[in-house]
Amino acid sequence: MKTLIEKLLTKALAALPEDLLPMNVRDLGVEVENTRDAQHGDFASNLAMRLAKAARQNPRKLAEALVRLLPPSPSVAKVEIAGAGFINFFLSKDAYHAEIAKLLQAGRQYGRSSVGAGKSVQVEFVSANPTGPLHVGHGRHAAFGASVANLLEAVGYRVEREYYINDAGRQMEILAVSAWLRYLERCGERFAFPANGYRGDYIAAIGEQLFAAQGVKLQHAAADIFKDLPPDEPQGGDKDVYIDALIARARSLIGDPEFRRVLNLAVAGILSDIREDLQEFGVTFDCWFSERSLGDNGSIDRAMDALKKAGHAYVKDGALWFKSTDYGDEKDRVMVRENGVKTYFASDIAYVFNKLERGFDHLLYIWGADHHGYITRLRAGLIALGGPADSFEVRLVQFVSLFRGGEKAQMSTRSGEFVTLRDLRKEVGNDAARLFYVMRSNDQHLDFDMELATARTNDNPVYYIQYAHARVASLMRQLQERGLAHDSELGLRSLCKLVEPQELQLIKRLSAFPEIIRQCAAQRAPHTLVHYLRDLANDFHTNYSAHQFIVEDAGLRDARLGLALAAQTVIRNGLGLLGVSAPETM
RNA sequence: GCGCCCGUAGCUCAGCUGGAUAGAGCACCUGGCUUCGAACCAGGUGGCCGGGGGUUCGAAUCCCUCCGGGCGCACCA
Repeated sequence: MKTLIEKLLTKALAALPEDLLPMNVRDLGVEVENTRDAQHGDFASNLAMRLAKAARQNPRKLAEALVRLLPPSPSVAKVEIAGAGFINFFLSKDAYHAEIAKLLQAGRQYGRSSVGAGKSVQVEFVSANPTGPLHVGHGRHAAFGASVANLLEAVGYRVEREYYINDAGRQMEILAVSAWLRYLERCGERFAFPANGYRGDYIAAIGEQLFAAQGVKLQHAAADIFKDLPPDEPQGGDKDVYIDALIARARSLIGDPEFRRVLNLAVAGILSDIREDLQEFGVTFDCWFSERSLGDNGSIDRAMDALKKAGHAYVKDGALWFKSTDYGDEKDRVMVRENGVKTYFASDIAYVFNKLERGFDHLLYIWGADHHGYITRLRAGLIALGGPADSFEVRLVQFVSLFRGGEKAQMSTRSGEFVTLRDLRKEVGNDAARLFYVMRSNDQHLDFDMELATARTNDNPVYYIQYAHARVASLMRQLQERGLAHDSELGLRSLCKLVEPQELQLIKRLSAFPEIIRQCAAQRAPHTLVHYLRDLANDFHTNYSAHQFIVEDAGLRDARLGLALAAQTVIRNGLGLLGVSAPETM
């Protein structure tokens, strides 16, 4: 509908005589916006005001000329000039009704479009380290990433959802040794658990699993294990030095192959837990990408070779550096340390290289806000490897603070004192969790109040929106109980009977849905969709309270039920993009 | 010190690629169920949009600056 108005205005602009507007200032794009106030019509344009300066004309005079030159359209009932020179468009009722007919015909497809033109976008999100279960912070990443991916898909992009598994590096070894120590406890050994070890209950479960599979095969006496180790942190030592020594000891006692087996068992267990958790949350991935595979198949070396060849890498102090300062970074970054060990950044460069090789048109990274310092250097890597700068995009998700009854819950994977995503889902339900997570802008810190999320009040938009959907289902049940059936053909023919202001308001809102979806996708802003759905539910409830649906006049009845079904369709489609269910009863 | 995010009604937040009188929910106050689900609706109270400058026909929105809060600035991952 908006595009129609834009077309009309573009034609009028082209027809404007030269004495009113010089030819050389006409490439100004035509802008049309939704009005906030119904007094200003349905759509408004500020074109005349924007032209006024270049044309050295009074904006109202320009507006009058434009309005005179507007081609007539059956969809436009009235055009007015208001204020400083706004051109306000009032749509005809026919135009409203035609949109509802279109909506009902499109059904589940309504709102989808093809502006993405089949371009491919890879969305990488969550990518939590497989060192423990997902917590509530990861939940926000999951909900946000999944919703953005759905939105992009809805507007015609080919979307690939990816989870990057950080299964390489020292963290994994700490995980393995933690699991082994829990296993030893299960075997009956007694000792002090390392300060830097993972101490969550899930580690003990892995130890238990190890015991069930291996018996006492991997058992060693505590005295042997801890003999001559440097002091741990509580004894005044360095916890990192201590745990590294402990890892080395474990390797030498049980052998490297066994150690790797323990590591793999731990990672596999945690990863399958994460996968199941996300699946239950309605978040799925097309690809689970292993960081370790980058090292195993030589990708890291190839990426670094590519950088060297392009002249963006150099050796200094025995280390290999990436010259990221060439692309705006504040300092160059080490890829291979003096001791020959590759840094985490080397993996990230290789991973970007790999993504480029896979040929995506656009790369969307969703990161925690604490990673913002990483953006510049990684973009530098992408450009240095020949990727187009504008294909690289990072969206940061701010932190989640969990509140329970006004008290802030602490979250730390290492200490094991955290509320998991699974706990949260169990307590508030998937629907409330998904909606709460994306209700606020990703740039905004989120205070997630679990009591609020479970409250069945208007605080919680989940119920408000779902209730509107269920009410329509209830209407249809009621219709059946009265021995009536909905004649959709008659309803379509009778749409002209929808003339009440609440009905027209609802239709207007429904008509905006496709544009809202495009906007949400373009801005990666699922929270805008939540607000839209809340407003839509409000319009529906208002109309519901104001007018009877099941009335004597069959034409009016079927038209009104058609409108109700249209609202139900848009709510279902919208909630679907957010991963929230649309129940028939509540 | 440098960088990113945030500061809008008592509370939680929309609005930010400049547009008309700044919006929603909660809270508070008034009304509305013998009638399709009151998990609802109608109405009301409540704002120097953190402060100050600038850009212009027009600024919550853009620029500068200051103040306040969060986060980050490794040959860690």
